[in-house]
Amino acid sequence: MARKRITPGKIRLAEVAKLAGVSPITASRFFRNPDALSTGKRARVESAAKELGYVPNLAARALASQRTEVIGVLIPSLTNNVFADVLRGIYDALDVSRYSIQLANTRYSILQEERLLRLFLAQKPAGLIITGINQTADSRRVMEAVDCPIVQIMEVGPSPIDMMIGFSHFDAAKAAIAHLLAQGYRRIGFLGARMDPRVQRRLDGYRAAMTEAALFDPQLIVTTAIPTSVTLGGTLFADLLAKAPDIDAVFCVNDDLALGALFECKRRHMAVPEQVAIVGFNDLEFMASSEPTLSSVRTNRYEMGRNAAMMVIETLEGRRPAKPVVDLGFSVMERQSSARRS
Amino acid sequence: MARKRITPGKIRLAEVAKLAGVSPITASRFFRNPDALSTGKRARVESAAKELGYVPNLAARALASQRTEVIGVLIPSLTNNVFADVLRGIYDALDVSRYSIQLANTRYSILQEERLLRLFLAQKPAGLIITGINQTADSRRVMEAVDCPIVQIMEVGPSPIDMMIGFSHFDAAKAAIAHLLAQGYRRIGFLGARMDPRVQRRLDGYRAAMTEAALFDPQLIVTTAIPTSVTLGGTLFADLLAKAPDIDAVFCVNDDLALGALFECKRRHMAVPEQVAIVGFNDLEFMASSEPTLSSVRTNRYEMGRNAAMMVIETLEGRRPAKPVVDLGFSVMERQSSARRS
DNA sequence: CAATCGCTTGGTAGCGCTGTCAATATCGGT
DNA sequence: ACCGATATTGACAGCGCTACCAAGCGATTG
Repeated sequence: MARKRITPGKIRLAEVAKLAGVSPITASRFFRNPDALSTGKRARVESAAKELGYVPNLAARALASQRTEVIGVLIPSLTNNVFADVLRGIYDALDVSRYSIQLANTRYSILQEERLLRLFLAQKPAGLIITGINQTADSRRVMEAVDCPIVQIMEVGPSPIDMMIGFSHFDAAKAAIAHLLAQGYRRIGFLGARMDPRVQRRLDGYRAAMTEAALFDPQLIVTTAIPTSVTLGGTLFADLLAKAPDIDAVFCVNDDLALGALFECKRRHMAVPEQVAIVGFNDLEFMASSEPTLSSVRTNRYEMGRNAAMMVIETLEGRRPAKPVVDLGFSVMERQSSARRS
Repeated sequence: MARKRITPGKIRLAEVAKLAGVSPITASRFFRNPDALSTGKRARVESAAKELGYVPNLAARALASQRTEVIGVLIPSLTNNVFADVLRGIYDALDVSRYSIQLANTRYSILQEERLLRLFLAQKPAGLIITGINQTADSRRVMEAVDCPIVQIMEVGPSPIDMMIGFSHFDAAKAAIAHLLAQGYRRIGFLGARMDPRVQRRLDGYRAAMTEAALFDPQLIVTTAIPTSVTLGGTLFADLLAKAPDIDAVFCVNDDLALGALFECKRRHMAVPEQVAIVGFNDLEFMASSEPTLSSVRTNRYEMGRNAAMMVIETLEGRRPAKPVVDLGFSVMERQSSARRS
């Protein structure tokens, strides 16, 4: 027959309970809901746990309680600075909580995302944070069926699965173009890389703004599916100049491209903004200290991550946020690179 | 008495075994070591699992087997691009394995690191990847006592806890200075931010190279505990110029500082490299496409993460790497910003 | 003073899986 | 055809914790 597998030295809840002179279940309660204990027992369990250096076995807890204290986070990229900021917000919010994070990288593929989602949900996470609003139909179905708080981040849109926090990429891009128009620029080019759904919506915003101003021209648009980089910014800018040598400004879907465009201008001895204005997107730290300083659209990435995590926690603790959809907005940072045309 | 808590619809291993016509333990073996089954049963269990959409319960597995398939990763920062690359390598290597990742952020504090380490180890991780070689004495003790593969990453040094992969920051910095000296520069400034142990060793390398060349001068060194940024690079460079207006080159401990220094030069209309040469560290992507292109010390961050994860996996699978300490080296990328003095 | 209420506490069994060893099937060699 | 060795398979109990219900207890109420 099977023999006992008792590990001798290990501190289990039973040991703590024994030392504290209470039943295991009471000790268990101490760790999950201390307020349910009388003051005396609470103190006894606390000191017993400390004395023995007790650490709960999460696997046993998860098995017995049929739930975990893990919040799943699905993001499309680990290298993109934008997500690093979001992640930092999430980690900061969850650091002081009982919850931990399970991170997965979808690599901008909604099929990969669906696979990871199923993997996550099978382990009964306490909550879920997922990027964007473009999930597969199956992914949506799975998420709607599951009973845990879910926050979609990075953008806002109609019909949230559960909760949502972000901003309108369409409006943000449109505002950036409006700024350029207001500064007197007319032939405004568009540089786009990767072309994921959010970048696509920035392109839509650009198109809307240009069309409204009766300045739209497809020749002004240069896009590629290649992942973004500073180098690529230079290449795309060169492509744009070849297609439309008469541009007086360029809107880049992110700051890396904008920086690349700036360097390309320097290489060609084109003055910024005198000959070409440049506006980026995201307002990464370096935009404010380049020469010239670069205009950009500031987005609240850290807050987005932080609030998303907090929304999950609040829901788990029964204090569901009043507003399930939060628009964090954006602001156009007007700097030297898009100074008024003289 | 307590009542049954059987969840009706749920697919457990027992269901799969029943459908396949084998015992639960055989089905269990299929998921852990398929080769141990006969061809027929293997196929039967496989199709049964597929038909039922069975997903193993990781908590039950962890509880029963007394171990997890989680590899803990401790890094000091989420925003630093350097760690993003390392992480990408780790995730890529582990994506195709059975192991998952538990990530924690030490925020450059070894006390925080020790706390997180205890938290991790209490959950019996399959392996551990930890940044650097400067752990607290208690952390070291705890790690030496535990029986799981541990890889220290980012640098190499004496007395590894278990395994190690990285490069010598001292040598790398020394090589960067040697390059500048060879190009004819003499008054080489040093810009350092954050000053974590690895940056400190880069400073040591700088000092050694300058001392050997009989060019060392403390006035050439500007450091701060403030976290790095492009803006800070500009500020520190300005400080350096105030202290030592006669510098002809500057070595920055990372590329953000180098970029900031470059912008500050442009603002001051100082020609790079004619008036000041600039060399950075890490060789981030943008260094090759700035104007002028910026010299840097290339480090193999992605490979570092990837190999670290692979070393853990190999050890877990009984194929312990032949070399427990791997020096990935570095290379000095010589670009326009440190062209030979004419 | 009995009935009722709310707060604490405990007993029991089970969460879903795997470690251990025994039992059985299979196979090559002589 | 027999033997021992090897490859497969199974039975059982238990991993450490918590859900569920019940019971104890003092306080409150009419």
